[in-house]
This record gives sequence, C-alpha cells and structure tokens, in this order.
Amino acid sequence: MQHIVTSADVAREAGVSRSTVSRCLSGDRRISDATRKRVQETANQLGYQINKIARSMNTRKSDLIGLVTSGLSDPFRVEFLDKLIFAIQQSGYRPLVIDVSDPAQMGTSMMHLLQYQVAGVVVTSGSPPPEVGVHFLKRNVPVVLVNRAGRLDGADVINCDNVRGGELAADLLLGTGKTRFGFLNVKGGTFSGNVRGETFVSRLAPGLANGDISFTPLVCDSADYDGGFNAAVKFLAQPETAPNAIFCAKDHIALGLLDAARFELGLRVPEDIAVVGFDDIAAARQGAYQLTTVRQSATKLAEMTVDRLRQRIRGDNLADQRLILSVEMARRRTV
Amino acid sequence: MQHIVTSADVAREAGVSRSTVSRCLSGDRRISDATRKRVQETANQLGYQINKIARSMNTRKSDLIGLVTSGLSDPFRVEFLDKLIFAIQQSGYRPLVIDVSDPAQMGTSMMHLLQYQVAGVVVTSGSPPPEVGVHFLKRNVPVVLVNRAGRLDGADVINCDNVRGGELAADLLLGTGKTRFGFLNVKGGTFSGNVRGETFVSRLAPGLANGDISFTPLVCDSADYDGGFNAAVKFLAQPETAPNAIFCAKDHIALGLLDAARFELGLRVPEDIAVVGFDDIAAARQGAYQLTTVRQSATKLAEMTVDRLRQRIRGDNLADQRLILSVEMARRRTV
DNA sequence: TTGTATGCGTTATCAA
DNA sequence: TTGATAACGCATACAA
Repeated sequence: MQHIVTSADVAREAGVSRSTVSRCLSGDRRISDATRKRVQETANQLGYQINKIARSMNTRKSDLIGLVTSGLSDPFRVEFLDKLIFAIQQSGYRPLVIDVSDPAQMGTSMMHLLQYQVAGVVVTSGSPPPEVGVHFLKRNVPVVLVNRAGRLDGADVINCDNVRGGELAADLLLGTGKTRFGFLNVKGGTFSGNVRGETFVSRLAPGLANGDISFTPLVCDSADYDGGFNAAVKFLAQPETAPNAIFCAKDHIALGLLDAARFELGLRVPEDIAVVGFDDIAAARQGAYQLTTVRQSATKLAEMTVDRLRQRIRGDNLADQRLILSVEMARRRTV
Repeated sequence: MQHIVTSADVAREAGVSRSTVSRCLSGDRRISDATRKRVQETANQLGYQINKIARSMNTRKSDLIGLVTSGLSDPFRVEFLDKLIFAIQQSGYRPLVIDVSDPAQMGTSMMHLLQYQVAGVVVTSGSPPPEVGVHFLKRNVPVVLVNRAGRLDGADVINCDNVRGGELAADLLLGTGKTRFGFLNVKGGTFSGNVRGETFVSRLAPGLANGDISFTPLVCDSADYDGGFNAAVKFLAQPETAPNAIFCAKDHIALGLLDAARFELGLRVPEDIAVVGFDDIAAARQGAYQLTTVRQSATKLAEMTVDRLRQRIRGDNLADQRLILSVEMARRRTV
C-alpha cells in the first residue's frame, strides 16, 4: 500500500508551504507566476489529485448535486437526465444519483443526500414529503422539483406547460372530425398527466355539451409501453364504438397503444384511430411510429434546472419560484 | 443560517462523549444498550445526520462508486446503468456518474473520481488510457471494465459472449437460405462490435469459400437509430443486389435499418431482407419491430459487475479477472 | 507574495 | 463500556 500524495508532499517537493500549494491550485490571484508554475509542475509530476472530500470539510459544501429519480425505464426522464447530467458537469458539479423505487422511502433517501453535503438536489420522480423541506432550507441546500407536484416548502418547481399541452392536443384532435375522444393515463394518475387530461377534457366541453362528441377516460396499469399496449387491446376490442381520437398522457404509453391498434386490432392510423402523445421522445420520431405529439424540450428543461440551482447556490433570488417550459405540437402521421 | 447538528451536539445533549456517539451510530458492539438507546433517541430528536464527508476523512474511503459512461443515448447502456445503479444502492454504495463525451478526456475524468475517494469504478464507455491504472492500483481502487476492450492494468473485464453471439447470428441467417450477407457496424468499429463481426464472418467462411454466399461489410456514421437508418437507405438502394441477410452490431442500429427497409424502400421483412440485432433492448420486443436478436442480460451484467467490485473492495481475489456473460438467441419476426 | 496556526466532523488509538 | 486525544487533508484568518 503506497502513500497517497497530499498537498504536503507537493509543498515539500516544491519548497513552499501547504497554503501556497492550496492557493496555487484553487486559482488564487495573489501568488507569483514563478511559484505557481513550479507548484503546478511538481503537482503534475507527483500525480497529485486534490482531495475534494477534505476540501469539503472546510467549505462545508461539496460540488455534488443529488439527482433523485426512480429507475431509467421512462424514456423522457432518461433524455432529461442525460441533458441534466451534462449540464451539471458543465457547471463544475457532479451528479450523485439516488434511485427511489419505493415512494415511501423518498424522505429518507433525500436525507441521505444531506450526508454527502450536496450543494443542491433535483427531484425528477415522486413527491418528497414536506417535512424534509425544513432540513434542506436549514442548510441552504436548494431543491428543484421537475415535472412534479410542488408541495415542498423552500423548493423551486419547474414544469412544462401541461395546460397548453392539453389544449393543443384537444384542438388538433377536434380538427380531425372524429367524435369519440379518450384520454389514456396510468391508473391513479400522475401530477403531470392529470393536468394534461383535465385541460384536454375542459377544451372538449363545448362539443360534449351539445352532444357532438363523446369522451371516455382510459386507464392503463403502468405508465409505459406495455401498459399502453395491454390497455389498448382491451378498450379497442370493438373498434366501431371504441374511442378513435385518443390523447395519451405520455409518448411511451402511446407507442404501446399504436402497436396494439395496428398489429393486434388491424386498425389504420390515423384513418381508423388518431393518436396524440406527450413528450416527443426519440422513438416518436422513428419511422415505425411517426407519432404526433406535444413536444417538451429535455435540453431546455435541464438548462432551466441547472440555471435555477446555480442561482440559489449563489444565494440569488431566494424566493420559491415556479417556472414553466413552453410546449409545441409536433405534427407527424398519427393524426 | 442555522447551526448544523454534529455528533458533538448529540454527545452534549445525551451526556456522553463524541466517541460514544460515533460508536452507537456505526453499530459498534461494545456499547451498553441503555447508552445506545439514549444516543439514538437524541440523534433522531435533533435531526442529526452523519456527515459522510467527514467520515471519509478518516477512513480514506467513501461509499461512492464512480460510473463512467458517455451519455444516455444508447438504449442497452441505459438498461445496464439502470440495473447497475439499483445493484450499487442495494450494496450500500452510491453512484457518482461521470459523463465522458470526449474520449480523449477519459483519463482526466477518471482521475477526477479519485478526488472523491471513490471505493470503486465501473467503466461502460471508452477505453481508459493504461497509465491511469497505476493510480487506481496504488490506492486499491478497483476498476471494472464492462463490454470494453481491457488494456487497463489492474482492472477486471466483464464482457458478454460476443464470439458466441456472432456465431449464433451467422448460423441463424445461414439457415434462411439467403445468400447476400452483411454486417452493419459504426464507422471505425467498437471493441464489442468488431468481435461480433469477425466471428460472424469466420462462421460464413465455408460458404464464402465455395461461392455459395457473398459478404459485404456495411458501415454507418453513428451507432444508433439514425446511423442505421441513413446507412440502410443508401446500401439498400438496389434491393436486388444489396445484402439481404444482415447482422447488426447492436439493436439500436438494427431498428433504423428496419424502418429504412420497410418505410423508405418498401421491403418486406423477413421475406426480402432478414435482420439480426444484438443486445435485446426493450424496443426490440415491441410490436413495431419484433426484432430477432442476440440477447445479453443487463441485469446479470450489473450483478456480475457489483459482485466483482465488492470482492475487490473486500480485498478478495485480487488477480485481474476476465468474466464472460453468456448470450442466447431471441427469435422473433425479422428472420 | 508567502508562511503559521487553527478548525472542519468524524473515526481510531490509547487509556481508564 | 466509555472518554480524551490525535489524526485525516485541506482552506483560511492572520501575521510577516
């Protein structure tokens, strides 16, 4: 077991004090060019790596940012995390991922992040119990909730424009002339999904009132491809009466629905059934699907998240914010 | 700004010493039940969270495990990371993700992990320069390379059985009676892809020798859906002479190829063209694709990785190992 | 511009 | 079974 190179080793080798080494490597101005150069050379030569754990002892903050998620099975969330991880690194931070499969453990999981002195936390899944808010507030650790219901005291909330999305979907489907509307969401619903569905329905209100159209709420067991597929096989069993203008709470569900409609029921899209999704995941653009969907930009969402995080870490703008990312309709072949 | 609760606070409140608090909360045996109970109660009451950063100062190890990857755009890698993150947490560790977009920065990125005193590292992308090996060896930090070329001294290597995979693909395609074979891989190739392709070709050797069949190496610009799609549009332009029994280095490429064949060229699968992929990603099972492919289990790969990591962290079995995950053919509708 | 002394919160060592 | 004390590696206030 070899000795690990510390700043003291570099100091001795370069003939300076530990403080000087520290200053050189943290980019402190007040150091002579000669000294800086010499120290940096010795550091490289010895293979010195700063010990961020030790540094955090003083500063009481690490450059870790907690990412609370639950699995990587949801395609849009993966795209978001991808951009988020990139943006976090660009800002000089490092992502510490916490996978919360059991929503009940959300609170304890977030408390674990405190043990690492994280500089901030991004929650992309599950709604943290309000009582954890005070612990984060007390330590000035900013929390950003993304596409989540925001009941957390002291946390910022960033959502895409679910309301506008529901409207866009309704308007587009109304324009098809189809009359049997449906909204497909996971059993129990999610915060985002519920808002999308409610807005969708309220936009249909006039037509529903005068009996021009009908609406059926549709439910699947899981918020993914299989959920959409299995649900569709059932509710499309009698295509003559089944909904034929369907808005899905998210693309992943819509893909399952599409495959069920085409390959299990033999329906033509969009002639027999029109489908609108939400998210615009990569697969929606693929030739096999060409899904018409409400687009939210994972990249912008990630940038907004990191921007907001950095503001709060700097101590700016400390009042809780609620930010909305605009959405747009991506028109393809399923409507 | 409030004061943050430390072990000293708990000690004072409970009327014991810091050492006792430390022992109680780290599950040290030699402490009386009464004291343990009292300390734990005061800790909860005060909302005390252990500072793992400070703990790492002494132990010189954190319970962080570095995950080196490059983006989350590759579906199989995402599935693997999903299982890996889960397995890491199950073992009481935390994943610290490093996204290496530029392969040239691989070395420095891995060195950064050392700054956090990681207990181990998993490399899923890019091949680390051999010289970083010594720094990890010196600190007894285990490195596991997954589905990568292993040129790193002191690192373990875990691969799926690329050789067997290539054979399975060749045998299956030979059975179709088709005669114009192709292997589609990204320009320049990857370690895994190259092995798969080479085995595939060598399995075709007899047929090639007596002129029964032909083989064409096919290349795409990126190892993803778009790469496969764009390449296929070109090389399938004259379907009468183009390869009609194609093995793809990975499923994601195969999906692009399939969509190009069906929707751009109007080909029937598998009548006009047979396709075999590699990985068995979730999308391969979807109705729109039903891709026949060589399956490797992301779950098993993750378990093997964490098992090996834990062995080395414990100090067992210190000789470099090379593990192989078996593969199998998942027969669907594209052959 | 540089060096000295001190403290961050924990665990390990030694003593009681 | 418990407590006092010394590290761990770094940053910073203060002194020079």
